[in-house]
Amino acid sequence: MFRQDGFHAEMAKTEPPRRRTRSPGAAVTLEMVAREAGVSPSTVSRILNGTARVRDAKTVAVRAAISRLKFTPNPVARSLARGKSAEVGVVIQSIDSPFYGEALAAIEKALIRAGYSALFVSGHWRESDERKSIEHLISRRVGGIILVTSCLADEELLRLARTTPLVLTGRRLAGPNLYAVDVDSTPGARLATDYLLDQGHRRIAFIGGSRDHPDARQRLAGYRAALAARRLPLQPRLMTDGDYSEAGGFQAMTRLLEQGQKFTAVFAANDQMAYGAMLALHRRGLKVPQDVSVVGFDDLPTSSYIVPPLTTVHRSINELGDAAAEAMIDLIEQLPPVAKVSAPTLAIRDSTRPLRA
Amino acid sequence: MFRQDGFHAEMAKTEPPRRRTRSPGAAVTLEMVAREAGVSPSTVSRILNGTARVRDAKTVAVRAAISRLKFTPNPVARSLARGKSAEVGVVIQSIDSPFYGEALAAIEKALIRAGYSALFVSGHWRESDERKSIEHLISRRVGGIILVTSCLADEELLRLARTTPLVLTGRRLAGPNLYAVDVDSTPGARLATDYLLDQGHRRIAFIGGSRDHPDARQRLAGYRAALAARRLPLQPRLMTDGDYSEAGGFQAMTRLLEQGQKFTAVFAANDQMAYGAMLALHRRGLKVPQDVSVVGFDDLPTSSYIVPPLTTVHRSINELGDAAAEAMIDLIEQLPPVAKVSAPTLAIRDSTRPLRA
DNA sequence: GATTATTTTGAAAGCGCTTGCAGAACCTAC
DNA sequence: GTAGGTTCTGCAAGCGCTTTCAAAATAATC
Repeated sequence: MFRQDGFHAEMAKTEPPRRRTRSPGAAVTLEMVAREAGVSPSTVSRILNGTARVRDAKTVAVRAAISRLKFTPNPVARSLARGKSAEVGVVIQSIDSPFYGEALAAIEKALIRAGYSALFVSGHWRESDERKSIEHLISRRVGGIILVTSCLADEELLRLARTTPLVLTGRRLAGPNLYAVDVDSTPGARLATDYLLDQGHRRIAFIGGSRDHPDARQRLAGYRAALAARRLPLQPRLMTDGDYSEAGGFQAMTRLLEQGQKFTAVFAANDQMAYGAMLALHRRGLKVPQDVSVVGFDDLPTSSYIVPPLTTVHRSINELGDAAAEAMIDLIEQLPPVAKVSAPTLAIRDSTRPLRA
Repeated sequence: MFRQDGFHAEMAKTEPPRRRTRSPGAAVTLEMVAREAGVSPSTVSRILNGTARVRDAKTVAVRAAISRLKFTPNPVARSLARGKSAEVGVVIQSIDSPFYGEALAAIEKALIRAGYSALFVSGHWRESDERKSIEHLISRRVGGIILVTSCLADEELLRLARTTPLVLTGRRLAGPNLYAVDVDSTPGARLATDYLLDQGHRRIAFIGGSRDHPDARQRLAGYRAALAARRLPLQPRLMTDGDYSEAGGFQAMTRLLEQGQKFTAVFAANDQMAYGAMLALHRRGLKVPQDVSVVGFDDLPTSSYIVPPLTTVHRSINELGDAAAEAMIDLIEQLPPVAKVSAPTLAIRDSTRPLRA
């Protein structure tokens, strides 16, 4: 009834306008390859996946057919048949931070190299958002999820790992089907504080991140450890928290200044807060480093170009991303994951100076 | 032979160690829903997709079954059956730039809202990399590709659009199955230059981007237009190019200074280059804005927190990302794409000051 | 050369969902 | 009531690949 009769066209108004676009090039299937090579589809599949030995002659014929037809296996069909996809979800908190951007780039690269793809979503530092993002990924049936500095509680993560391989960064946690890339920030923070101490500073303010963030706690721990090692007392008055943003750093420093605290140096738990702090100092007419030395953490690309260039803790984000991706792949392929990241270093630039005794 | 007989286990050594993990929770299928609701799978599918009218009673029963079983359709199976996936690829040049990060976040949000996912890859400003990334996406059978400031030539893009819906940003191009979100940078650049002129500056240096980038050309065009409107001659000596990075801006400014050029203001084609330029000025002992006013373009989040806070052209990247995503969805769903982005504004901060006559 | 152990292969049954087709159920109108 | 129209709904055939299972081909053994 709905044959091609042109004069019945008006009846077709309920039909959706979408027509099946059968692009001629992209539609090479495994079956076509099989026919072309004179073997069965199963054989082609086996050659493709190395799932079984196949006579050399056939292998050659199939390979030839594949390249002749320019065949690429359809990953969707493959995922369906295998029951698992070659996609891994990556949840990042705020993609607009250059720090995470770099990590994401590294993760993406490593994943693609191994034949996976990165399905990306963001969590905005909010538990609810993160949970929603994770659900989205799960409903998309990803093969695993990488959480770059998750906000979620340990138990929740462990529970999650029961259904999907999980890789975490920025926290320590052990469990089945789960791997935490160990990037303890304590040593880096220690390094920064020690440097300031070495330069003769004694009253060193600290601008930290949110206390309920494992990573932020580590940065604080490094600061404390450095002071403790020299038997210097911790001065709560000199410590305040920001939220890892420029605005947070600005406010934190403003607070410190308004309270009339005296200090000759400040260690900010990340570069963005250091920027904000520097602006606050500037607004009060204080010069960096003449009046106050500033040290940050992360070494964002911009940090060597601000005025004055920022002394800061450098870690290879690339390595971190790489490690996370590798661990994920290992988890998916049921191998014992290993990951190593090299030690942090201190990039010494112009925002610090020795305190003359 | 390979039944469950335990004592034959040693024969199974050729079997891969991977076992089919049948997580009990995630495996609800449409068929189970159908059975639970006492209807056929087709009916469930139709209800899910609204592809046909279904008796109310059944609809209710099915909906109940769905929520009782907590069913989520398997997107992989769906993609396979429909022949197209709900994933759109996003190619971004350098994710580690905060500018693109923001755009990516916006794109992601809009895509997810519409039920799609963002498959992300990066191009690193290199044609070859970009081409490879695109191929990766195509082999993954994405439903469409968004190219955020592509490096590729028009013809290549048009060719590409024949097989996959394409959305571009940062350039103008028209063609079937392709949509370019129009974000002409000329007006923004004009705005910035006009402002400097209004402040009395006459010798305004220009640090541009790569000439073979449409977007960079627009920024240059805006600068020229502003000068031309006041019948001021273009001074090639005051113009030099960077590569949109802090380092590039630094070098460009250094070059200008070494050539002994005189200017009271500089307009950098993006914020990152402005940062670099400011550092170069600082290194020469020149103060911003006392000696030289600086204007940037992009309004990165950091720009309001550097010292001094940067006067710069602001555009809603959010809107841009949104527009790109919306256009993509329209393209995929075969609707005429429309996209509107609001006009740029100038964020006036402390890096500029009026030139006293 | 017959028999048995091995290795290769193909047929076929899915993976979970969509969709064309045609029969079933339900309405109108005569 | 019954013919003629509509509106639901189920059947069954895919989508392109993987993976049993068992038959076919080859190699090994006596």
